Amino acid sequence: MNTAKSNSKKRPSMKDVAEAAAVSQTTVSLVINNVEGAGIADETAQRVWAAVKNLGYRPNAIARGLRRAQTDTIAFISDLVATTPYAGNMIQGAQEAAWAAGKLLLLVNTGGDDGIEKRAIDMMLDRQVDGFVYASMYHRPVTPPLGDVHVPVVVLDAFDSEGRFSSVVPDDEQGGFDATQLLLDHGHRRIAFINSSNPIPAATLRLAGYANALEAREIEPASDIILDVDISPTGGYEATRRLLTLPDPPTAIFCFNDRVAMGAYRAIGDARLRIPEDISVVGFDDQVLIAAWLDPPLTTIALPHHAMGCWAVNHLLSLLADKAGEPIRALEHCPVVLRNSVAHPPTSSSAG
Amino acid sequence: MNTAKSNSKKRPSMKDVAEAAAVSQTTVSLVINNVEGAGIADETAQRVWAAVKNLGYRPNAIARGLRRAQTDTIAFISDLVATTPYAGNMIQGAQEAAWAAGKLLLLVNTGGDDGIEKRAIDMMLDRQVDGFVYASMYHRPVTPPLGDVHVPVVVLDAFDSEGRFSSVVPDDEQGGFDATQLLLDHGHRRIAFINSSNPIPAATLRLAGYANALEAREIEPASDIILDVDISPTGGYEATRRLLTLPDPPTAIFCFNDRVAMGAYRAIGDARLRIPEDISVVGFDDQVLIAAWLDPPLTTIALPHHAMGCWAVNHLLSLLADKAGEPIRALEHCPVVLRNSVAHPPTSSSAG
DNA sequence: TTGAAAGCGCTAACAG
DNA sequence: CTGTTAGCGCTTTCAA
Repeated sequence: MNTAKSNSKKRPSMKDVAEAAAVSQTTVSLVINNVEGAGIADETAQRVWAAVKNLGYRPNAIARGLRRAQTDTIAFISDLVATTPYAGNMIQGAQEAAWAAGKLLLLVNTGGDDGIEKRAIDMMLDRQVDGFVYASMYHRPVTPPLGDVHVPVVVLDAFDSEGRFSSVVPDDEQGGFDATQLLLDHGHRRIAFINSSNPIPAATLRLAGYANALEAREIEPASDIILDVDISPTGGYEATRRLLTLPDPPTAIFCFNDRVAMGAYRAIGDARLRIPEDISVVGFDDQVLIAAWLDPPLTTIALPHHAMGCWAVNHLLSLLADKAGEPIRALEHCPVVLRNSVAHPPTSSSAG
Repeated sequence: MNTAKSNSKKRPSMKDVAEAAAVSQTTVSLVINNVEGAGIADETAQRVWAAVKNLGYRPNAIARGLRRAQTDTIAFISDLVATTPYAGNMIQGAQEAAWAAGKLLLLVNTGGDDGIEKRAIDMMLDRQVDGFVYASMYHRPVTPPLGDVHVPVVVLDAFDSEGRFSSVVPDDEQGGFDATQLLLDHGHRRIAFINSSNPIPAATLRLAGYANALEAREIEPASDIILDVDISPTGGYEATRRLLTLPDPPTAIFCFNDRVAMGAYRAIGDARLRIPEDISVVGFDDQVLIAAWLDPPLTTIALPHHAMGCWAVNHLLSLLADKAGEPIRALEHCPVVLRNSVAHPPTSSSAG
């Protein structure tokens, strides 16, 4: 009668286990938490575990959290991040890292509203979260209102403008460098860069990477083929048209991102030029939905959202373990995603 | 010296407030929770609130949760959902509805792994969540292992194959109907449907909607222009090529989704036909990144992810309020998103 | 109108 | 090796 089936009553407590195993509640706690120096007799431990299994006992995390003032919960607070196609990957990365450490993510999207943000932080603090991941929608400076919080904070896909917290962002400069170098390695010399007209870090850094790669090959960046545009297919389209009408048009175009590249593709198509035979194109962001299905598939630089999400949580975990020293600013590598939009320039004598 | 500045000590407890206000802890609780019949003198309440403000007191949600066995936390558990571009919208919708009710979302992505899923459920139960939202990546039957859970469950973008839980899915049939009707209204009579070869609910339902719309106009669905393909641009491309070589090719194509439509666009371009002048196209899903930037922008049917997320949480909330009766299956409307890929068929005498 | 006291389920000294 | 005893911060009878 007293089978496991009929116990839809309530969760057994530690006390119930203690009774069932004929030991004290303390002993149960000791056994369950595998406490080091507390030499429990093997036989006793066995009995306890048997009772645990038998009753289907699981510790009440809330009670434990109250007692230990620690909840194995990480606050993940973001502005609009969850609405972008990337958001998922960051959350996913963070969630996986948390999971691996036996923690769960408490999520709030603030929609960029400061009021909501403040309230959200309070609510998470009320819930005794172990720490905060403060995520941004894109690489930029932020000032999380987390100054007087007593738990660790790490900033994700952004950096703390006041340098109080550790952070991780994509290595945009390396990405810009690698994109350009890829083109260089294919024999291109006249490589255009369609950049964002918005002076966000990604724009500045990708440009720096582009210029560095060129200069490493002793090519002077040419201002007539470095264009600033609205980040959109339209921007890319117009810039590319301009580029193509130049007396000495580029043989390759590095686009600020895949959406810009989308516009570039269209302009190139309009001009009855082929990619990559007549002109090569490299994007940035690896928006799979775009990049992989453009014709030809677009070679691009991926944003390491998943990796950054992991890094953020793992760093938080390490801060939890031992409150380390100075905040650090991590750069996550942006991998090249090779597809089919890059080839040798038409005039270059290709060996293959 | 004893300013608010230097109190990086610890959070004040209710006891501290009680002392500061010279009342009992009970009174503080009564005041703070605004307990109905507990006639506290106005003056006393005032004193308490003053102390609260003064100390910056906030109740400890964990302690309260322990006591009330209720945590104002909702478990959001999903398979791969957070990695799709849609995921964000569902989570966002759910999170907003939760926020509006003063609840927070505890998030786990199981990656579709049953083991992780089971453990995740346990962990959330350990944390005394008030209920579960079980989210799927796409409209399909699921069997959440939540049978013996004592809190309410609602299934999101899927339905419980055993009919135990309420659920919400997109109204795919209505979407298929509206897409087809839109084409019909523009004067098309021969409308192809490139469907998914995978017999998922979305495929069956969209087809039903398509057929119903046709039949409502007394048009017999023609099997030569209802094609089943792999859901990909390639699938769409090949199907469209086939369609275009038909002796009596369709004047419009309704595509299972935007990615298929992407392939259709390419095939139509290859055939040197123009959209929408020569042939109209309608997609499904409204993957903004694709649909809005195709040339011409694609008219499509949107999936109501945000709305479904909201619905799921709101329904859960209502379940929490009063354990209602039978599980219900909600259908969320799929709105038509008008862009520029639909026009009158070339042969029809267009008035405009 | 207010307060004392019990206890939610757990951990952690401290005894034995 | 194991048990007793205090709470963690809160809600909630029950009394005053």
